[in-house]
Amino acid sequence: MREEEETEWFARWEEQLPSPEELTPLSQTLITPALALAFNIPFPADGNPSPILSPHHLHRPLPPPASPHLPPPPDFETSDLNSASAASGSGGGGDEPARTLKRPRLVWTPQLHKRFVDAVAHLGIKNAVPKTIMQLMSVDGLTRENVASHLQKYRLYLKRMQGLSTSGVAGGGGGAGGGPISASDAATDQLFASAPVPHHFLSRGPVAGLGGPDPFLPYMPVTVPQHHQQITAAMQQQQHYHQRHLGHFGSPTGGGGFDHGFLNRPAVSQSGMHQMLGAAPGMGLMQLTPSAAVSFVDDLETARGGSGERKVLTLFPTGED
DNA sequence: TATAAAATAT
DNA sequence: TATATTTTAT
Repeated sequence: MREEEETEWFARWEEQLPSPEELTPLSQTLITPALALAFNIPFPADGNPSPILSPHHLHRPLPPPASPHLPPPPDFETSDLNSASAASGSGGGGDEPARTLKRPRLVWTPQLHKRFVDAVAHLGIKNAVPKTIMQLMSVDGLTRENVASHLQKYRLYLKRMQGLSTSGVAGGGGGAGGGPISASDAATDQLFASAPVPHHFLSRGPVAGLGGPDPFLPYMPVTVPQHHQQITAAMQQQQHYHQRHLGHFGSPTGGGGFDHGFLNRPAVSQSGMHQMLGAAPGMGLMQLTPSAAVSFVDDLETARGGSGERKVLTLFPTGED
């Protein structure tokens, strides 16, 4: 049966992942000989494939913010250029790249955004501030700035939506309207479209005169769930590099999965194609940590609960602490 | 080269 | 913290 296959696949997901050794050398080969020389980085003499390199691949895979209580899963090798060069050999000298540690650009995948929206939805506009959202998302590696930036964009998006819905709003109350829909909106639209936007968001933020909490706020435990595994930003990055264009993941539970229209690009034809081909031929299709997948699936599936509703939304466990 | 998204600064 | 600006990736 299909379920068996999926179970099988799910059990062997790990075997399909590249071993740490596979990953570490990869970061090494990302440095071109010329570049290595330029930075006094000793280059491995025993052959260096380095077939395909792109400027943007030079990023560090994972910044080690290491939350105090959020130990990163061992299955994820935190290899960075620094350690890579060090492992390469004794170089003599120095630790030059340590100072140039810049966080790689965070890519907001639909999944990550989903979590973001859920957090905002449950916090309510009132408490939906970067800090709180970040904590609720409990995504390792995710910074407050990341959330703030995304939140900004998200608000803009909501505003846009409002404007479209209530175009004829007289009086200065709204003010959301106005801006014509730019081409950028379309792009952001599809990104944000991956996550359901709580209707009360569009309706009206904090209802004036109604200081009470949102009806959607049965609980507001502003605590950082520690049990549920954390999705690391690094994971997102990995996916980003290896299969960003594939966009979605299979549906482990067969419940339909949580893939959204991320692939539904209007014209992905050739542009997207050649990039896909150039990605990673041997790479399987799923690098997502199983637990993470389970979490997301669990959230969505549980929320829908075709056979019976049990929790409205279980992104977060019963808050404690 | 232009556009879009994220990071950073204010 | 929110917004504006700048930088970076696509």
